[in-house]
Amino acid sequence: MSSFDEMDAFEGATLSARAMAARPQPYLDGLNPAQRAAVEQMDGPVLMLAGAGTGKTKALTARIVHLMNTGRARPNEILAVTFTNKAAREMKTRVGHMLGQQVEGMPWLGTFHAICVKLLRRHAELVGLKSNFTILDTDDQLRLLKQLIRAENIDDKRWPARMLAGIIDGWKNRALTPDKVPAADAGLYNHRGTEVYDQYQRRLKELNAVDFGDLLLHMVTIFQTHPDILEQYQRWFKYILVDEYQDTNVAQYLWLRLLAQGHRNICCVGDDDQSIYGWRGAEVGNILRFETDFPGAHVVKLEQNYRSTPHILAAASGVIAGNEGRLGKTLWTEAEDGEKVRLIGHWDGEEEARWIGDEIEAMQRGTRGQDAISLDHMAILVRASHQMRAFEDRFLTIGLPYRVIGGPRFYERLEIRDAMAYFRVVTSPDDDLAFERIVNTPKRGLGDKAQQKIQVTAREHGTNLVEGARILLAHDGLGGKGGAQLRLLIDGIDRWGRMVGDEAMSHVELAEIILDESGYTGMWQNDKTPEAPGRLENLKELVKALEQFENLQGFLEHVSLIMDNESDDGGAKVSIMTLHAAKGLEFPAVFLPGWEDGLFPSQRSMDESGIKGLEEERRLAYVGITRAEAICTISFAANRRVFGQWQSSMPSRFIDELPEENVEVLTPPGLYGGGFGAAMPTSNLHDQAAEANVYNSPGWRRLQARAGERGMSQPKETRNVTIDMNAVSSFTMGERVFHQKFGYGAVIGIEGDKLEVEFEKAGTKKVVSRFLSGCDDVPF
DNA sequence: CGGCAAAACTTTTTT
DNA sequence: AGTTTTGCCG
Repeated sequence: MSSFDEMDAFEGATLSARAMAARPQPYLDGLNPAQRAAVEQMDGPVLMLAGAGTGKTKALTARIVHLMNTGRARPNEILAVTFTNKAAREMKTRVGHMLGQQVEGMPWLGTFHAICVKLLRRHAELVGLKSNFTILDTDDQLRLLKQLIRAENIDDKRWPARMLAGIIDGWKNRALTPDKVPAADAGLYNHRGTEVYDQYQRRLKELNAVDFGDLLLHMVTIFQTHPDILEQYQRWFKYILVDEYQDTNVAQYLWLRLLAQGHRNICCVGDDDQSIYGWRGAEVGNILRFETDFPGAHVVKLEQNYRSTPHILAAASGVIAGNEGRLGKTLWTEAEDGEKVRLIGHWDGEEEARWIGDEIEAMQRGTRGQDAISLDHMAILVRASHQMRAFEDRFLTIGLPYRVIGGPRFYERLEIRDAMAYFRVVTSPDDDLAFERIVNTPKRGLGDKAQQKIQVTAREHGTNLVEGARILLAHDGLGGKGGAQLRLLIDGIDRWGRMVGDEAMSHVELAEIILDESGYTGMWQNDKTPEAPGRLENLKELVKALEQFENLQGFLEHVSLIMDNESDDGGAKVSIMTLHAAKGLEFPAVFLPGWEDGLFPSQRSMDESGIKGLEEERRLAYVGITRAEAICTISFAANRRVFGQWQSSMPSRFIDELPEENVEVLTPPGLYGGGFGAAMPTSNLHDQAAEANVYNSPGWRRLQARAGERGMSQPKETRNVTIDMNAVSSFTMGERVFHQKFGYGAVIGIEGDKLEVEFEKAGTKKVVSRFLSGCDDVPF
């Protein structure tokens, strides 16, 4: 096995162990005792339980530096795994800073996926792949599955490809190859899941391609079936570090355990309270089981929080305390009290966005009696990305600069994916998916029929589509305009393919030639739609991005793994992102909108995963609150548009779990004579004064009253008890009612306190009765 | 075969 | 509501 010599030769450390051994250790001085313990306990298994804001990354990087500094390992003998590219980048930078020099010798610091690609390229043949395999993204994956499903005559209406993709991903996350799928799962996907999974894997091999899950799965397979190879890596990686260990899935866990079995120098860092990726296969059990898995493990708890005020910490602790089976940490801080967590209710999502926009502007000016806060130091963290639109709309109209983190990604755009498909066809001819994508883009008169002919020919000759097309043309199997166009395309692919190997030609130049000669650029130039110029702009950007890579292949790999693009043009901006994307970040001021039952906690999460789902949602709430350093503002809206339909909801149950002494309830400004509650005619009549305080609002009280009976279907009898305060709940079928937003209508259905109302203007809606009033009650 | 309109999804979170 | 897939017609 020569790959180990290569590892030395190509990725050798710039600093030898000996040269570093005598270095001073200033990086230890800034550490608290717990952090220091986590750094200095170098041998054997270590579990670093690091609560939010406890200086985890600091400890982790100090540990890496310490390992090198004390001569325990050279930089290239340390395996340091993260989940996101951002985390990897940050760690690399911080190690560099601590060392006071550029570290080039940490080739094995990266995401699980990036490291696995590197390994798999070396050993691809062991799982039936060539080392230049392509990595399919979810889009390609889905298209491939659709093809298979159609070929199998499965009704993809009843058994959607998405579902199958989810099932297969689930298996891969558990490191299950088709032959290892447990019998209990055999019934999935109409009893054909395993079968199609097997076919899918075969097809991937034919395409010389892998999906995300395969990267881990194949490496686990290789390690399990080739002990010699495993052993070499076990020896090579003297120390293993894992970030966000609570997010590892079974495959990642097995991978790590296999690699760590030799020397057992594995240090896992994580926080069971921040495990929020159960839906993509993460097993909190991995971190809970650590001491069993690695007997004699040293467990270090980082509990001193350097980020948030006591009120914020207490609020977060109050919420997370509702979860069972935690490892249990007690975060503490030396910080001063600061502001309480602020809570505010709004009439609808738009008002919420409006209020938050105003609030952000006030904070930015410092007119809230606070020091002015830069927009860069404020963030809005939402549960689901569709919540972002309301904020974007509002911020655009008031001209408030914002940035969306983790939004639609550059490389997912149509034109970028098309362009890349061209590059893929040229660099890896077996990539049929890429060929299918571009064969008729731009339009070449090659419709379904022509494409089918190519497919058939390719299948008959047992080759890829490019080759199939070539054969088809040679036999004059395709005449007319389409034939000529196909000829042109194939000739182009051949020509460009030759240029890939041409040393004199830069890959940037080549990319331009491909896009140009294929007519792809021209297609957008001739396009009169308003988005065409933007697309051309993006293509330019793509070519520019190419400059930073050695060749097309290198670029394609980067793209498939690095999906985050943080292009920033300087100015201060508010950040908008999902709670998931916010993990690991911190901001002086944080807004947490949309705390409504059904949205957060997400109904789907609870339906699909029950109490486990709810607990994960709760951890998400914990993550959200703990992102805030000084000001944390939670809000909810009584009404929101979902799927273009108005829907009312109640404050999140998590709001109930906030300790009252750490919360300040705000009253929305009197835009229409009072905010939440007061805007509702019914409540105006009955409980005006109390509406000012959410803790006294019907919604709140009802929430309290119902806290115990959550999750059960609403018994009809409780209806009057729970909404008694309003005394307007007894609607009858057919009754004429009024709704602030929808106007007049008639009751056509009653279900607990939710009424179905046919509105005269707004159509049929389901509305919670307290937002309705009988027409006699309307004071105008 | 291509273009347009109707219909049928969607919205949880992502390497 | 917005986006993607389908279905029909020229």
